[in-house]
Amino acid sequence: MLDINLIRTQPEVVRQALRDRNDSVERLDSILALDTQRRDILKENEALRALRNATSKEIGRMPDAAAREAKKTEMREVGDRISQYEAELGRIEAELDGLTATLPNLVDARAPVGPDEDSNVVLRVEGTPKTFDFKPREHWDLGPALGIIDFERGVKLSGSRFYVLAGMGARLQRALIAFMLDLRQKQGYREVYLPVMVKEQTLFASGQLPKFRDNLYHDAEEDYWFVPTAEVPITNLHGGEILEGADLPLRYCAYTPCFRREKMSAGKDSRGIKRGHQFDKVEMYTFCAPEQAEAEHVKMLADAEETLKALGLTYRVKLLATGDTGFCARMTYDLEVWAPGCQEWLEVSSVSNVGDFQARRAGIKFRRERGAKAELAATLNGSGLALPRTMIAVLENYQRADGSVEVPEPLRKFVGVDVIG
RNA sequence: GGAAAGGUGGCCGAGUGGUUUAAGGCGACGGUCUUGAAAACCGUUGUGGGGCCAGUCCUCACCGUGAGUUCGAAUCUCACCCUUUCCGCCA
Repeated sequence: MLDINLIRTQPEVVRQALRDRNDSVERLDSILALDTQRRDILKENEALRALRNATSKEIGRMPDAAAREAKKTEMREVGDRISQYEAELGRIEAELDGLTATLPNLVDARAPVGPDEDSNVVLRVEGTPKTFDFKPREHWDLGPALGIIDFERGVKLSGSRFYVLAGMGARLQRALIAFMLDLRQKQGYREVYLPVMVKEQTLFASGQLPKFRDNLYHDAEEDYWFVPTAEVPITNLHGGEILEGADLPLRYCAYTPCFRREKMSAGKDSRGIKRGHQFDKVEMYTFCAPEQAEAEHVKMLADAEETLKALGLTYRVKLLATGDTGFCARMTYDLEVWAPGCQEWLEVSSVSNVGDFQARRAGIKFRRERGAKAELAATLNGSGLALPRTMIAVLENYQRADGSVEVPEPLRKFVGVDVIG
């Protein structure tokens, strides 16, 4: 959520930001008009309330019954007017809040301006795409051949975009999870185990609702929502709290399944394990003071990169353009790992500085010192990393001519073998 | 799922319709005293919105949430949520 005061005083900044994001600007004028209306009515209503409060107190002290009745009649009318104003205010505020909640965060001035992903900039490539003296196979070929990915049975159980990992496939994924969580701990992130079914307010606070309703799974009977990322519950860990400035930055990591309807990407990436309705992810998340956010962003990016470096994978770092930067984010780096089988750069991590955008929605504040005024915290999130795509990269990069797959050194102690196949 | 009890500020806790402007206590912070500390005493101690004469200022809202009754609600009514205990079921 943007600061209403910023929208009010610098509407042109917001208007330009919306244009840069390739977003429509019409609702901004509605917001400004509603905000003015709201304050006008609020002012009058408060005067009436003040009058009623004072008069009611008088009535309590009046000895004369007739005078008391006269005042009561008078106040009854005032009460009616207050009710009318409040009904009007309720309507205006609902509309205003509804519109304001759809405004995306302002994008950092360093992000390239452009309407979509084509304007993203590759900052650097780390490593060299691996060469093979045979034609590397795609994971959807390799996996089933090794008996470690079973697409048919996934479809049998749940339909398209589901799969089963079996034997060393399941074990490899578990190894990656353990490896990543251990690495995060060394990097200073506290591990948490979280609910993956949450209430509506939780998704609103982290920015997924109301805008991305179509991408979420929802249990209508109990009104639980399935999280699309651990970012959602972690954001709300400190929702409505005032943190101690001395404790910041607070860094968390979590391993969770993620659930996405992928309605927007129907038909896209339907082959392999790249894009499923259910996938696992290790997530990083940081709560900090505004002035710490930039350093934490740099750190989180480096921390995510360390995963890929340790696994010996080639990847590139992208800075997202204004039009491709996520709703909540001020600036986002994407990490894309090279998959030589399907010949594709796969997005395995998105590392975002969110500023105070989620903190305002979720009510996350901190105090610099005892007695100081509570200020909004800054938050950052980053994948560290998405499991299926990391697994694709491992399988395709470490495959051998005979169809077996070498296990990257850091995973061996978790997998228990050096070679799968 | 059933039954009972409960939900008030950072914490404990009083408050069953009007000097409550949420008592009192604890904690925290500031001050006096002290070589220093403790004790004692004095003072301060929430969040959000709005206003203008921009202040040590005025005002509105907030006692689990939402409706309602009333001139006036922490207090009365209704619904819901949550917590605790017991029962049932269960990994």
